[in-house]
Amino acid sequence: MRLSRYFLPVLRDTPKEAEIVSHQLMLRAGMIKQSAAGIYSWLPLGLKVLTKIGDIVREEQNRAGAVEVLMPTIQSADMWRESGRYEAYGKEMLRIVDRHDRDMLFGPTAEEVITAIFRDCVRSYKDLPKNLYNIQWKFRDEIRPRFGVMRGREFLMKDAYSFDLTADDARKAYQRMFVAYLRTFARMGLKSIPMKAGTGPIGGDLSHEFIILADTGESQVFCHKDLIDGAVPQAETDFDGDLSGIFKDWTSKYAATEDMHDAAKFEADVPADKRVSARGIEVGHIFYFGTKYSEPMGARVQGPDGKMVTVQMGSYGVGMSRLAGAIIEASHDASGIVWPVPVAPFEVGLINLKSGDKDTDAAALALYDKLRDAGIDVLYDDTDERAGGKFATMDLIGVPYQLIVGPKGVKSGEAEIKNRKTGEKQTLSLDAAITNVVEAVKRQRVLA
RNA sequence: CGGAGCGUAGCGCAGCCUGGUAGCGCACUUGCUUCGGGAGCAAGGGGUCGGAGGUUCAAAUCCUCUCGCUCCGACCA
Repeated sequence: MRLSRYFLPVLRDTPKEAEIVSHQLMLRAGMIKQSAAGIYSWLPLGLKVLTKIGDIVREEQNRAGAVEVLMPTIQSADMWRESGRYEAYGKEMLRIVDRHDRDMLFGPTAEEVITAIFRDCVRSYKDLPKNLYNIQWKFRDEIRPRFGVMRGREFLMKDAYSFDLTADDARKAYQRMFVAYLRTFARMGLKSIPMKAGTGPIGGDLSHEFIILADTGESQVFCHKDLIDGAVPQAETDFDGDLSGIFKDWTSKYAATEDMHDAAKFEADVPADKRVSARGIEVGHIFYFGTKYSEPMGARVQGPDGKMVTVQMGSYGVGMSRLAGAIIEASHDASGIVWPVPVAPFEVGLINLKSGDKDTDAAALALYDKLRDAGIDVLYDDTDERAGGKFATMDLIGVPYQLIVGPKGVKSGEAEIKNRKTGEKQTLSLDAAITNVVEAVKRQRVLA
């Protein structure tokens, strides 16, 4: 993409309403624009990040055997009356009346919709297990939205729902999502820690929150230090096999959010030097809740013995729009965002130090074409902005590698590569610079 | 919803107390000079001062109401 054709409204000053660094940087980098309290438009740069987060979520959901669907944002109140949650949910649910006076609502989650789909479409135990996921905008009319996209009212969530014949199978389904989540967050450069959690209004008796440690987190969390650098399951992990070993490794050490915290047990189980008490950002939440929805809504299949069995369910959420903010909280410096390559909106920023100079333009354009041919997502700053401003913009929006060409470099046949994260600079021949930066990007695209 | 603030140009702010018809920095436009880490000079464009009502000869400024936004608490991906 050529910057001259792109839409990147960056700000030099920090808008005063932004309190935390991710919100400030998202506004300054032109990723989002507030539309109302807790409601944002995603500008091109922000949308690219959201899309890359979505790509990773999809890959890992698919790997774990889940299948994507797309459910509506607007739901009928009738389904919620069936499950018994219409009255129970409270004011977070945005209730809407249509022109025929029918009660509708903007979905805060989709257990009811998916359970109705399953009930109407699946008859036999032979169709199980199933896991269907949905990436769709949700709306929860929070009392107090804050922190930009970290607690918006409208937010993009991946929600998956598992259906199994037995409680034992359902626990396996839970473990598949558990492992998928460990991989998903790790691929975004995050160290997530699964923590025992309360189930809230979703209900159920087995639940984990996936937490990213950050000072600006909204939850107080307690865990064993070793969990911070726990081993992330490899891509080759057999999701059809036994995952209970991985699950046990990650859940046998103490980790709990505030509402599930047991101070006595924490002190008994964790040596003093391994006790971590910190703030955390919840980026995922998984639940096993059995027949909480399938029972009232009549989601049953015929078992091997011919008898009707109410299916066992679980649900699995990832706060995708929140993740964009969470990644920034975890990865930024004084100059701006430092994107991990897999979620970077652009992988390489090509800086032309003297746009308008014939030779430099030609050299930069040649590099631009080569990078694109190599499959690199590149932002070419071809504007007549001064060099300092170009560097500042690239630093702010967090492009992982900057490839810099100017008249001097063109004369000597060289270009400079700057690593955004380490600040390291390297001057190489034009060809070597391309090769080098392409390899560096490709190496970091996927989790080893 | 309880408590605390803030709404003046795209962003950051001053002006309000003590009414006299709107200003600064950045950004933007044009020209010239500059140009390897946020340039300089000059000339410009852009604002129903959140909205409504009131007081007054006169309101960004005083009064009333209202809307929006932010922060602290309870709620949550």
